[in-house]
Amino acid sequence: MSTAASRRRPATIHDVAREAGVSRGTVSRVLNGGHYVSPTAKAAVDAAIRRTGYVVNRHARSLITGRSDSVAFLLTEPQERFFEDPNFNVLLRACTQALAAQDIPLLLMIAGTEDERRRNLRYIEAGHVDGVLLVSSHSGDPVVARLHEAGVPVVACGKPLGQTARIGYVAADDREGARDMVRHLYASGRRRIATVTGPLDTPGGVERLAGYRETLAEFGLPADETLIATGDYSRASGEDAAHALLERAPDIDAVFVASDLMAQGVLDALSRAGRKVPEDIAVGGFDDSPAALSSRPSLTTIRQPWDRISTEMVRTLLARIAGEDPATVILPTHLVRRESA
Amino acid sequence: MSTAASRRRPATIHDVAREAGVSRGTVSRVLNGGHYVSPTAKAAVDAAIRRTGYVVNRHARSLITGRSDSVAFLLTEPQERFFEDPNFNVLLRACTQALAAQDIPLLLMIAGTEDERRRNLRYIEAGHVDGVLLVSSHSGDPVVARLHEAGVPVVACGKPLGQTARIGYVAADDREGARDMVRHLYASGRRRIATVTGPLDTPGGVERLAGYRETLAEFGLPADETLIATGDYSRASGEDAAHALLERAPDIDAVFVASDLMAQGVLDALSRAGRKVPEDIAVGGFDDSPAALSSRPSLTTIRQPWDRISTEMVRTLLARIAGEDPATVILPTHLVRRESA
DNA sequence: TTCTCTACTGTGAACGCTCACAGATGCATG
DNA sequence: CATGCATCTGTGAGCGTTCACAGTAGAGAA
Repeated sequence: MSTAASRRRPATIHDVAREAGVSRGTVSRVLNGGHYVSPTAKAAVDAAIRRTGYVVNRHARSLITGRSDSVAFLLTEPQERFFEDPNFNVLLRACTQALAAQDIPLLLMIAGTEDERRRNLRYIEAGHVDGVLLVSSHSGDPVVARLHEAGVPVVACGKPLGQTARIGYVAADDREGARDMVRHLYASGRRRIATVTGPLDTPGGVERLAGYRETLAEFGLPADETLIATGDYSRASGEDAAHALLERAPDIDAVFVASDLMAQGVLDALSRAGRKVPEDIAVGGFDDSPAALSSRPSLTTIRQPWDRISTEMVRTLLARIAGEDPATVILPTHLVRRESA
Repeated sequence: MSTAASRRRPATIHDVAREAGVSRGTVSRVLNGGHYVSPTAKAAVDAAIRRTGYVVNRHARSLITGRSDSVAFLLTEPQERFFEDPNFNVLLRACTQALAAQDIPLLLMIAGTEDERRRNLRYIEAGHVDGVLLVSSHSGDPVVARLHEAGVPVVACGKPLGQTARIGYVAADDREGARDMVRHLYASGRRRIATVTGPLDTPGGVERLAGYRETLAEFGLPADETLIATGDYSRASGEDAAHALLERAPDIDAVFVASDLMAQGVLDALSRAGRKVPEDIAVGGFDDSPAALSSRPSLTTIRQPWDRISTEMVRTLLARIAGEDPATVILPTHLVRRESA
């Protein structure tokens, strides 16, 4: 019986109306907040919905409202960079769940190739989603401009670089996080503090370097460019950067590395060069990824509040869709002390 | 001008028809394969579509066809287990892209809590998606039965355990992979080969253990239950299991570990116990995750063809949606030789 | 009583598309 | 010349919802 019922053509708003002894309009009103509906009518409709197992047909609703009641999670990052980042998982999961709580499905879109980018933009610009959660940190991304131009509500994860367009975003306070780490290194007596930066076309790369510079200046340490090496967030690039630093400035006693993955590479290089961590050289990472815990020694690092970033992104996007102006949300980071510094 | 155009109410099939000087029906036919359309009419419609920037309204289409032209990726795994698994990223990404190639959006659904499960099932059973890519390896999952009962096309990742319902799935050949590894250990002269299994309510856990047992029997090695320890795929559980094994059977010269993450824990425990890898004890992992490459020594492991698994899942699901019977696809694994064995 | 206002309810008309059907044309066949 | 068939085209209906509007009933004010 129940199987037969569930197999049968699903109940429509008509069925519910008939079952409850009211009109379609009343059922619709109950469905959309229940204003201007008498308590008796509402009760009858609720009961009828339960009896018939009615679920609203979102296509029919969308057709007339123009809304899709869905949101895209768009990743325009080169895949290798972000998809392997464990933080990405947290971000994606938390966004999905925050949206699910409002009954809004998340459409996952990946724009790796040029073809995929065209497809996804086409889909979004056609109005098939109400808004976009954008993960795209490299600068000059044409997608940001296109979305803005199309008037689609967008909230980015991290500050969209090189965009004149005013677009809302949610980010961790990278600069302050970097300052925290450098202050920590200074407080433990280090005075020749080097850094391995991320790519300088990403907000994280730029901001963390800025925080490093500012803190050095704050403590009156000389701004020595030989202490700065650039990486690309990969483990291998961290290793290379550490080699370069050791050659250029053998007397360093600390390294602030802009990501845990690169910090792992730095640890490899230092151990190969016979430098002890943290005795000879202290190492500070960024991200608090699983790698930070599994490396030997474990990494002192900066934790980004990914769960809060996610919920804020969703909250901000929903507000934007509801008509509010784009907002910027900056969230504080936390220093996590472990063995490496 | 172009901004004004893109801001204007989007073109409908009527606009295209008028622009091309044909009827709605003809435009619709062009949109759906172009059968029974003259070359001239088709050319006119194509041109009109380009000029008007027309994109089909999927809601209107779905309303009448009953299809949604979208697919759900449903994760009913306890989050910590699967969402941290780097293979999961590959799976999700490859599925998304394989679907995108057919212009089918992927809806990400996470059923962690009971509430989320109800929500997602409600959504799926209401017919809002055409099919489901299911990731749920623990046995007795009521979701599998519910979906099957509702008649929704489903393809699972890995064999759904404890399900009488005939449901299609795609999986790596876990058993044969385990056999490959044990054979490899045997071939390198090991004779006291222990194993750390995954959870035995997962297909991977069960199958890999079976492969281990079979291969031991094949070589005439005694089936010694003290050589078997159970883990839960976490690094810590690998460490615990290794301690237990060393205590129960100190003379082991090899361990086949059912996941790389656990194998990392095993390496930790062995190094702490003063056993050298691979000299004293060889260690074989499973998954070929990034951890396999970053551990010291690097892990000899079994690679699962996640990219192929993804594309096969999508292919199979699409076929299922098109009316074909559920299919089972088993894909071969590969031994990756590194330092640990 | 009569009027006005508020709370509530029902009814057609859309939304943009596909589908079934009817009609038209051209060509080969009887 | 009539018939059949395949190819092509246009038209009306309807998918399930929301929205605007018209209408009713009851309470309170004049």
